[in-house]
Amino acid sequence: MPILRVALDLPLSTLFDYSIAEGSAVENGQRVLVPFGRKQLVGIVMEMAAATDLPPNRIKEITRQLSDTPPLPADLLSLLRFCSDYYHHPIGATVLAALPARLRSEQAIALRQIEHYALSTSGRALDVEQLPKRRVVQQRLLIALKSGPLTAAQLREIAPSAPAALKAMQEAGWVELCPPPDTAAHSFNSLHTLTVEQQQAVDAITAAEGYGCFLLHGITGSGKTEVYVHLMHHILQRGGQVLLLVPEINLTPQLENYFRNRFPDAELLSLHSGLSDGERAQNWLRAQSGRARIVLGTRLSVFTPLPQLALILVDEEHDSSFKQQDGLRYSARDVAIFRASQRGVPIVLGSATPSLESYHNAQTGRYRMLRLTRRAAEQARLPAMRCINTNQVVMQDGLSAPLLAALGERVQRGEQSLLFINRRGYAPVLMCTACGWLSACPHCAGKLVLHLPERRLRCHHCGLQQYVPPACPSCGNADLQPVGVGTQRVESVLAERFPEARILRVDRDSTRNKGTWDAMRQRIADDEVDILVGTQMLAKGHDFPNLTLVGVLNPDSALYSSDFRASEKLFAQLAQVAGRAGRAEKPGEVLIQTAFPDHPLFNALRTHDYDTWAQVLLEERRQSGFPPFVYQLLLRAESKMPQEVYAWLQQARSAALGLEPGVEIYGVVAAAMPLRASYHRAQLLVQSDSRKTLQQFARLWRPRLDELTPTKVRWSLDIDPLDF
DNA sequence: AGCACGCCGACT
DNA sequence: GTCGGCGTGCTC
Repeated sequence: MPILRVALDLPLSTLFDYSIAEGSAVENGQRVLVPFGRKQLVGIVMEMAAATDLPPNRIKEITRQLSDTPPLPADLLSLLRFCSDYYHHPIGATVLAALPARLRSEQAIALRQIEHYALSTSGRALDVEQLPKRRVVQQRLLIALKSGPLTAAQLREIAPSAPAALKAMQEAGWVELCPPPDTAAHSFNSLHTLTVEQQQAVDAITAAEGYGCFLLHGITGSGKTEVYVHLMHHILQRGGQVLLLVPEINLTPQLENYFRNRFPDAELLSLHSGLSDGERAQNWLRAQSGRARIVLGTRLSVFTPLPQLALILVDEEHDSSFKQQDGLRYSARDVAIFRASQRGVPIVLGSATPSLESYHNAQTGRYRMLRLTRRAAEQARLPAMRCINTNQVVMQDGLSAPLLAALGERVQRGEQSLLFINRRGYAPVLMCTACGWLSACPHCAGKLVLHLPERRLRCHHCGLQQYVPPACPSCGNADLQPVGVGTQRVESVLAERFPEARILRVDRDSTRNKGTWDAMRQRIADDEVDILVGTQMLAKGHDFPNLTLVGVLNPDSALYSSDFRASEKLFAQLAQVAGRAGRAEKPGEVLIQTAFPDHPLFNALRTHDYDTWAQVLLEERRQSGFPPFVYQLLLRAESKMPQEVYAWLQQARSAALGLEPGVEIYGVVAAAMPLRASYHRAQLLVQSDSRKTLQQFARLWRPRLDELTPTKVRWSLDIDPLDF
């Protein structure tokens, strides 16, 4: 009797055996509907066997095959097996989590033909002037279609109401559906000639045969994207597919347009969490069909089936959003590297500030280092950086006089400035001047942040919201003062100080609604903003040509953080914001307000010397025995009852002792955020200088954790953890 | 995870 | 007498 071994979305580390009617053909990777308990579940056939260990009466037959989608390719199945194995996450949960939601349901789905529209004979004869003046959308579509057929998606980008207009134009007989253009056609808009360094990088990568990992270390503005474009061109010419991973969806629409302009004939799609389930599934199938040539996506897209995959690019490889922080805690960058080696294709990790892991790998020869040391636009110089010693100047609401003066100059000259603070809200905490009461969150270890426009106190960890109390809840004193500075406070101080300036705050609160950030970006590009105040969001990959001043408000907390990666992250972040200044012909200036102006981090930043700084950090890591010189695994646990977490972790620790020589098992300690949303959190670190030993240990340990006396403790294993 | 089974306390 | 609490165990 043929047996199918099926992966199901359950927190169990096994496959489930099913029988199948004699004579029906099933392939590995096929979606199937199976009876499970009293329910029907969608699963993926992972393997087939001649027999099973279970008594035959317990084997059920599959309900049916879901043959409307092609089976997942073998290389994807083995990639998912690797992930399940390496991250010690149940196989079924791993496989099903990689699929778009629509493919996890039994609902029928089919790859829709992309509809291409072209002008009919009468449409070609039609002149724009002949259309009614008010039919603006129809006019624009007509003009666009005069240069050739376009897809519905492309037309929708010209105007959101394109579908309705198209329908009208179809009814009028001007527009008709046409067969898709020859996909073998390839055209490339080579806008720029490459610099010598860029060309060398492109040559080195295109010369690679089979797998090779390249670290493209290029300073901000050095034109890494242009290198990607030329590499894509090389691959597309040869009929291959390219996967480009980016940290955030914010960046995908811009990049999508950019690449679409450069490769007008290539089918390009993006995959990220902002898509609807339907779109996501369509894009996935289109990638799997091999028709999509360029796939642009966030971390989850590393699992996209790509039959012609020929190159993987990971942009901003140091970015921590490549690491998933729940469920399957994978690093998309690391999975991408595995995938490239599995498929025998080159992979490029791009960054201005590589992660120390990657940098170390480049130094030891595992990766090949390619450098871009110059800004691509000849006139664009690196910004001048200066520290403002906050101990020696008067500070008002977090702003120093020299910074305010510099801002004033820019406002007068009509140039843009950016102030960077990594704190949302008005003030990080509210304090009672009489008794010292602080606005603490009742469910978390953190403080409630004051959001003044809404007059609310908010917890950034659990989402709790409450109105600002009229008086101190502890002593009744009416004088409550905001302590510290957030984006809203800076915004309002600046509005008072520069009443004539147009100020825009960019943070998660101000951009919450869909499309707001796009609109804001447009306003910035159109020079309708003088001063930008914002968080992280502003730092990443946006080009603001008229921006000449960047101010950094309070970076110091990272300098004495207990997180050993804090200074690595801070350097990357500051280098990134600093890179926003002076991207075009105007020189940029960066002012950093700090109490430690002589800190080596700022020295390295001032001299734009990532390499020396990386050496310093690596030496520190080597001496204190931190990654990348050791490998780590973290067991996290949380429960509403604090004693339970610690007792459970102690049991886990006892089960770990003596399992495997060559691993170091640390003590049970509280998590960095010891209480979040009423859950008490603690963790246990295990370390080894051999990845293999650590894996071997985890393989032995994981089943014992499953068997520990069941409690209400939620736990998870985090391999190569980034946050503690 | 989800859902059954099962064995003990307060209710129409 | 039984409704329902959540501990325990199973799902191919």
